[in-house]
Formats: sequence, C-alpha cells, structure tokens
Amino acid sequence: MVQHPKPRNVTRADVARLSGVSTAVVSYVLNNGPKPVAPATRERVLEAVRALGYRPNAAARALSRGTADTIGMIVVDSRSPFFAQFLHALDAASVRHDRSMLIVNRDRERQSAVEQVHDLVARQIGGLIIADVIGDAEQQVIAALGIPTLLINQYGGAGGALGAMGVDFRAGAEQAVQHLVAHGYRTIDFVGDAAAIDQRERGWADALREAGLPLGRSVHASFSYEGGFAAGRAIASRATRPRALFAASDQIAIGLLAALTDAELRVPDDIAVVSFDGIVEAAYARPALTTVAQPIVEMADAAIRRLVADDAEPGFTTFDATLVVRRSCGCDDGLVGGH
Amino acid sequence: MVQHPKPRNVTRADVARLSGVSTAVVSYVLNNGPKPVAPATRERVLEAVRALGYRPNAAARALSRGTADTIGMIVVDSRSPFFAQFLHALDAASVRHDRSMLIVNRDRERQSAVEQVHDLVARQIGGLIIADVIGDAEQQVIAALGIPTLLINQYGGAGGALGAMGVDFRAGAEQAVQHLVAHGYRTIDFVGDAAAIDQRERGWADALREAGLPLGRSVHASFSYEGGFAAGRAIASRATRPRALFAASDQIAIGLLAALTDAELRVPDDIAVVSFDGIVEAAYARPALTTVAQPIVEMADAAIRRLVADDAEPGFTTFDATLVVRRSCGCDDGLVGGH
DNA sequence: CTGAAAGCGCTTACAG
DNA sequence: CTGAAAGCGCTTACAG
Repeated sequence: MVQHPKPRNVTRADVARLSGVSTAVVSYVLNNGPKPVAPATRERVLEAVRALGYRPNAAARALSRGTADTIGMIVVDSRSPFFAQFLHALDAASVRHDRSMLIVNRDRERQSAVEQVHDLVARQIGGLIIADVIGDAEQQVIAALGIPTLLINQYGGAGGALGAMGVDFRAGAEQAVQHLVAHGYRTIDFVGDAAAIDQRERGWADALREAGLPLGRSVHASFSYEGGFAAGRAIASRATRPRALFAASDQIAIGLLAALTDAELRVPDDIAVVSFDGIVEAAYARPALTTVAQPIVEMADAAIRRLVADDAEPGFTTFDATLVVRRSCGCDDGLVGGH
Repeated sequence: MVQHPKPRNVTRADVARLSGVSTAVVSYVLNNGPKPVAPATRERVLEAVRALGYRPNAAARALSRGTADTIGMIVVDSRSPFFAQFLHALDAASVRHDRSMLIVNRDRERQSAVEQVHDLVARQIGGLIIADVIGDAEQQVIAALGIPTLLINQYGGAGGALGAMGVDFRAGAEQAVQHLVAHGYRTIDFVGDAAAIDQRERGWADALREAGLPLGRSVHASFSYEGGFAAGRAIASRATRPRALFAASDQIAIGLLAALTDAELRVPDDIAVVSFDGIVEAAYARPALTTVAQPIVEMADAAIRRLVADDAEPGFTTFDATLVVRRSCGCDDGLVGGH
C-alpha cells in the first residue's frame, strides 16, 4: 500500500463560492439547464470553473440522475479483428456524443448474458450494445430493464423484443456467391459456423439454387483463424475439392489461405475464395481477399446516435454490405469481375 | 423519445427492511467489513439480497468511497491487433478482480493526454493504464493526481515519475537480429517507427555491431499494415536490397510480406523477416512469421494485480520476450535455427 | 433569473 | 455485534 497524497477535489461548492452564486446555478450553466441563467452570471461561473480547474464528479452526477454518460457493451470476443475495429469506431462515435464505452467480453464460463447485463446496469449505463446472439427469452428479460438496448450482428434479423441492427447477411452472402458463380465456378462450398441461424449459409444456398448449381458442402469452422485453418486442412485433404469457397468471415478466410498455401494449393487458381466482413487484414492477405464489407463506421455511428436519442425500438435496421473485389476470387486487382 | 417503464430499483434500504437490520449491516456483509456481522444475521441479509435480486448501485458506492471499481485506460489505437489482444487480456484479468475496464483511445486531435486522464479521473477510476508514450512533464502532472498509474510499452524504460512495465525492447530486438545473423545473413535492415526512443532500433544496431556486421538501413514505417506495406514497396524497388529485415512489429511485417509478395520477392529465400510482438496473426501469415513474442497475458495480469494492490511505484518492470521461430526467418517449422 | 433544500444510494465514524 | 446519522457531490422541484 502506497501513500497517495490525493489532492482534495474541487467541487461544485467551490465553484459556487468563488463565483458568488448557489450550486444550483453552477449546475444550470454546466448543464445548459433546466433553468436559464443570466449571461453575466454564466460568465462568472465559467470563469470560476476555469480558474479552479473544476471537473464534475461523474459518480455524483450518475447517482443523482440515475444514469451515467456511459454506454455498456457486451461483445463476444474483443480480440477478433472485426470487433476490435467495430469497437474502435464505437469509441470514436461515443466521444462525439460525450459518452464513453464500458466494454466487457461475454464470459460464458462465469455468467449468463443476463447476469452480465445486470452488472452493467448496476453501473448505471445509459445504453447498451450487445454484439452476440441472444435468445428470445433473454431479450424479454433485458428489454424489461428499460434501458435502451441494441443488438449488433444478430444473424437472424428482426423478431425479438430488442432493437437490432446490422447488415443483411443473407443478401450479402448471396452477392458473394453470385460473384463466384459469375467467374464460372460450379462447385462452391461454404465455410463457417454451422449455426442454423447464420443467414450467410442460407444466402450461399439461395445463390447456388438460383444459379441452378448443385448445393456444395458446408464445412464447419469456428469464427477464428484457427477455425479457418482447420477447415482449410480438411478441404485440402479431400479427394475431390470444390473450385471455390465462400467463407463466413475474413478471419476464417485468412486461416483458410494459410492452410491452402501449406498444401500447395493456389488461390485463386486452384480454389477461389470470397469472404465476409471487410476487416483491414483482408487487404493485406495474399492474395488479397475479395470480401463483402460491412459498413463498420456507419453502423457504429448509427448505434451510438440511436442510443443517445433513446431510440432503440424493436425491429431490425439493415445496412448495406458492399462487395470489395480484390484477387482471391480470381479477378485482377481493381478490375471488377463481371456479374 | 420512448417511454421506458424503468422499474424502481431495489436499494439497500429494501434489503435492510426485509432482513430486519439497518442498512449499515447490509453494507458490512456485502463488503465483508469493516465491521463483523453475526453469522445468523449475515445469512438473513444474504437471503434478502437473493430474494430481492438486489445489486448495489455502483455510482452511489463510487461517490461514497471516492473511487469506482473501474480501471481507466488510454490506448494509442485499440484496433491494432497487439493492443486488441492486450485489452482482451486486461479485461479477463480485471474481471477476476471484480473490476472493469474503461478504455478510451488516445485522441490527439481533440485533447492532450493529460486532458484525457482528467476525464477518466472525473469518472472516479481506481487505477489507470496508459499504453502510449508519455513525456516526463506529463508524467509529473499525472503522478500528482495520486491515482495508481502504470505505463505500458513505454519504449524507453525507466526514468519517469510513473510506474512502467513492458518487455525489454532492446534485448528482444537484439535476440531477433542475432537469430538472423545466425542464419548467415549479412545485410539486415530495420523497419519501424523512426522514433529515437524506440529501443528496438537500438537493439538491432547493437546486434549488428556485436556481430561485426555493417549497420543496415533504417526504413521508416508507421506501426500499421499500411506502414509496413509502403516500406516493403520502397525496399522492393531498391537497386540493392538487404538479405534480411527486422520489423518492429508483426503488423508492419505483415504489410511488408504483402508488398514483397506483390514484387515477386520470396520470403525467406530472397529476403528473410523477423518481427516483434507475437500477435495471433503472425502464425497465420504465409510464410508464418518468426517473431519476438511479448507475454501479453502475463503482462496484463501483472498490471491489473499491481493496480488493484495500489502498487504502482515508479520504476520499470521488465518482462521476458521470447523468440518464436517459424518460417519467415528461413528456419523450417518447429526447427529452431542455430544461434 | 436565483437560492435553499431534499434526495439519489451508498459507506463509515461514532455510539451503544 | 448492531444502529442512527452524517456525508460523498451532484440535480432539480419548489419557492421567491
């Protein structure tokens, strides 16, 4: 234990004293309300604030208001590049609205999602973002807490008791597979988490059906480099291999690339790959990944804006995903292949 | 504005009432002190807590105590894989100590580091981690705030007014370059942020000198994929190229790999590469990167432990970096090359 | 436009 | 071992 000579904090009372007003008036000027303040008084207060280097105590404010300037977030895995990039965008957006993000990773071993939400609520968060798949029953419970909540990347789309937003996974996947089909590939497998709720698998299947192609194989892979790598090894060791692969995430695709390269299979010449997400890493893989990019910054902005405005009604808000064409599909850089 | 039927929160008073004790006693059992409580009373209180689903209001507690169960953190860029992985480890460690992390990105455009620290302090953080380079003057100011603070990855080592911890960058770099030297490479360039304070550059130079080799070129690159990519293009276009490269980060090395591959230079055959950090991505690059790995989880654990114990004295705590040998240096997988 | 005062939900010194 | 009460630093209804 070290002795920290913690300087006594300057409080609203100090500011009030120095500027010769009551603490209420100090609040009115700092919060721009709820009462008007005479311009001259206002100036005096602001002057005192500057002179004293006063900063409002966030805990006191939160206690008094019943809510803090903090947006809580539960994320599946903050290490994953997609979420790391999304979290960064959320931080940037929240700063613009004078909020900060309190981020916790989903901790499956220790607690239920609802438990974790409760922990966050106990911290007086003013809004909540959940980047994980949450069942209907849990959504009910969370909605009953009465705090503005938004689900991100809930594969399934609308339906639950909570507001949700994200890209149209099905349409995005369809777009990716159509591009592969346009290249002339006729055997296209899916690599991704084999959760029935993942609309990317459905989009893949739909695109194949529409093109009159046989359904390819669906290869299970967890959402990680390791998952993609394992899937890649499995595919490489097969007697007959597909001509192309649609991967549910760029991270999976990068693992795939490593495994295929190790097996001396060339991408895109032997096996073409298109993936999903549009993380920065996709551009630096070799071959560079053609991918369906999610509008990360735009989604983060919208999420914060809605939470701040307390506008998080149930229903799904869709964002457009855009196909970014690079080389892994067989196109040349910058040359958008036909489709 | 939506009408949220916010249920009235159950408070300590409710628990006290139900269990027939005062609110003070409820506090004593919930906090295990500072006063002892009779076992039977204790049980009754706990029972009431369960029955009511009571959760302490963190803002009230923070206001009363003067400090919250929150550890603030300022990070250069939470998107970068190294920090994303470090942040994740910090989150895991903080959960074990019943803390949570309040992470903000360093915002150079809007505020000084000291400003950002003040914002965090206003939120009653109980500890602070700064993952950025902070000058001596700023360190003084921050130290005067009296909140336990730890600097992470401050290249320079000891000296400032704040406690610091990290890997020995100089020794780690030396190790990397010695490995390259052991491979027989005689022209070895450095690729990294050309900050004079970065001890990795010094370690590189030291290793070359000790080996009696001429000093290679020092190629400037920002800590990003893009930085490494640009450096790689520059190197590829030179008339005479080095036989090997030591990159200051894995992220830079991955950018480098992309550029060298585009230029049809083979790694390690034409140019060998060893980098620094040990991020997950290094294992999935092709060729897989030989890298000097920082003990991310261990450092994160230690940081949280020290902050919680209020043991963040000035001085630099060094962690060991370990060379992870893969293929980009010219070794075969799993075969540790001689040195 | 300004102020006195109650209240938010905890913690903890003080008294018993 | 237990309780009554002051205090942490804000916000805001109420009164002027």
